[in-house]
Amino acid sequence: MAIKDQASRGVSRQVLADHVYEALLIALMDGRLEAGTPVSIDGMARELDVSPTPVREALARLEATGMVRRTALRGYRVAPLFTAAELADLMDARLVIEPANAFMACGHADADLTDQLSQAIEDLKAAPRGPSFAEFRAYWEADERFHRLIAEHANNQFLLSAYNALGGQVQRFRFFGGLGVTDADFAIAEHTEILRAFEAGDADLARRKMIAHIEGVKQRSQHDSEVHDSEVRS
Amino acid sequence: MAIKDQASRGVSRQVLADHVYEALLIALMDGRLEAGTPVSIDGMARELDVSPTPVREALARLEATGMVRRTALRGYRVAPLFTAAELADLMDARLVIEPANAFMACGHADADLTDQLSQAIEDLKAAPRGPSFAEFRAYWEADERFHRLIAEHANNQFLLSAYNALGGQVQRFRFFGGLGVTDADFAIAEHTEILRAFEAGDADLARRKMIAHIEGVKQRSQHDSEVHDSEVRS
DNA sequence: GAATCACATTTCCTATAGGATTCACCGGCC
DNA sequence: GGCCGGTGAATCCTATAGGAAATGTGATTC
Repeated sequence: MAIKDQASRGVSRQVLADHVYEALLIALMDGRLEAGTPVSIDGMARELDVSPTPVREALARLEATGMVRRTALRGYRVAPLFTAAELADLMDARLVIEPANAFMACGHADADLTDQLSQAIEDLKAAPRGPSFAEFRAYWEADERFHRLIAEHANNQFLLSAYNALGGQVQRFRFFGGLGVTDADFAIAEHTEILRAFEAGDADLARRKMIAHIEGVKQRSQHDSEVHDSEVRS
Repeated sequence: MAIKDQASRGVSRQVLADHVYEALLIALMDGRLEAGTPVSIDGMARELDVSPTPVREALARLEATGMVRRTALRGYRVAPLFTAAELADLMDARLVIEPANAFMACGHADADLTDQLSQAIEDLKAAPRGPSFAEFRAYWEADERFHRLIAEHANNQFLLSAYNALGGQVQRFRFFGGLGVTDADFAIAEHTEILRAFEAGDADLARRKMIAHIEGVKQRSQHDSEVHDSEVRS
C-alpha cells in the first residue's frame, strides 16, 4: 500500500510487481541482499508490505537476469558473487559482443548519438568516485549508459538481447561495491577515443577502440580483484 | 542411496508453473498460439485447469525469452512473427556469438564432445523433414543440440547466456513452421565440416567453418522467406 | 451517419487462506 | 560421540475471492 501510494502517479501506470522488481534490484545492488542469502517470498512480502503474489512474479522476472537462482519447492536465493575468473569470463564475453555493437552502431551514428555519448562521458567525469553506494551509482549509471547507447544503436534487437543477457554488469557493480571507482581516468580516456571514432564515422576504428577499452577494463579489474582479495583476507 | 536417488539426480519435483511453462512453449511452437493473439491469464488457467497464479508465473518467465510481450494492466500477447529483415538480424547476431563459441569450445574439446556432436549430425540425417510440427521438431532439436553443445563447451557462462538470449531460435522455428526443412543437406555438410575442425583441434578453422555455416543458413533462409511470402500471398 | 456516453462483461491485479514440503532443532539410540 | 527419527515452525505452492481497470456493446444525441 505504502509503495503503491508512493509512486503510482506516473504517466504510465505501474503495477505492484514492477515496484517490487525495482525494490529488489536496488536491494541487490545496494548490498543489503548479500550473495548466497535466501530471498523468502513471504518474508519479502511482509517487508515490502505487499502480498506474496507480486513478489513471486517479480522474482520470476529477476531469475532471467541471473541475479537470483531458483530451486523448485526451495525458493530463491541471491546468486553467488563473481570470482576473479568469472569476471574475466564476463570481459571475454563483452569482447565478443560489444566490439560488434560498436562496429554496427557506427553505421547508424548521427549527431544525436554522438551528443548523447558525449554527455555520458561528461557525466562520467562529473560523477563522484567514493566507495559508498550512493556515490558509486552515478558513475556506474553513466558508464552503463555509454555502452547501452552503443548497443541500442547497433539496430539489432538480438544483439541487444545478448548485451542485456550480460546483465552481470550489475553484479560487477556488486563485486566492487566495497571498493569504489579506481580506474575512472583510464575509462574516461578510452570512452573518449571511442567517441572520436564515432564522430569520424570510422566503424573499424570504433571496433578496435572498444576492444582496447574492454581489455583495459579486464586487466584493471583483475588487479583490483587481487587488492580486494587481500583486503578481505586481512 | 536409493532414497536419495531422486534428489541426487537433480530431478526435483516439478511444480505446476513448470508444467504451464512447458505447455505454453509447446503451444507456441506448435502454432496453436498464433502471433499477435492475446494470451489471457484467466483463460489459460481455465484451459489448463489450474489457478491463475502458476500461469502468471510461467508467463513472467516466458516474457524474458521474447516469445510473449506484456503490457501492464492489459496482459500478455504472443510476440509478432519475424520479418525477413529480422531473420537476417538474428543471423547477424549469431555470426557475432557462435563463431566465438566455436573458437573457444575447440580449446576444451575432447572425445566426448566430438562424439556428441557426431551423434547430433547423425540424428540430423535421420530426422524426417516433413512440414508437420511433429516431424520438424526432431530435426530442429538435433540442430539446436549441435549448436548448444558448442556453446556450452565454450566454458563461459556469459557467452552461454548470450546464446540463450538468442532464443529466437524457437521463433525461427515458428517462422518456418509451415514450410518444413528445405536445406538439410547443406546444413548436414556444414555441420560435418565444423566437426572435422573440432576433431583436428583447429580452433581457427572451427570459427571459420561456423561463420560459413551461419552465412549459409542466412542466405538460404532469405530465399525461403521469399518463397514463403509468395505462398502466403497466393 | 458519426460521435459519445452508460453499462455489462471480461480480464488483470492483489490479497488471503490452507495444504504440502522443507528446514531446524532436539531427544533417543547404537 | 555420532547417527537417526520425530516434532514444530517457516516456507513454498496453489486455489479462491473481490476490487480495479480495460474492452465491447448498444442506445442516445448532434
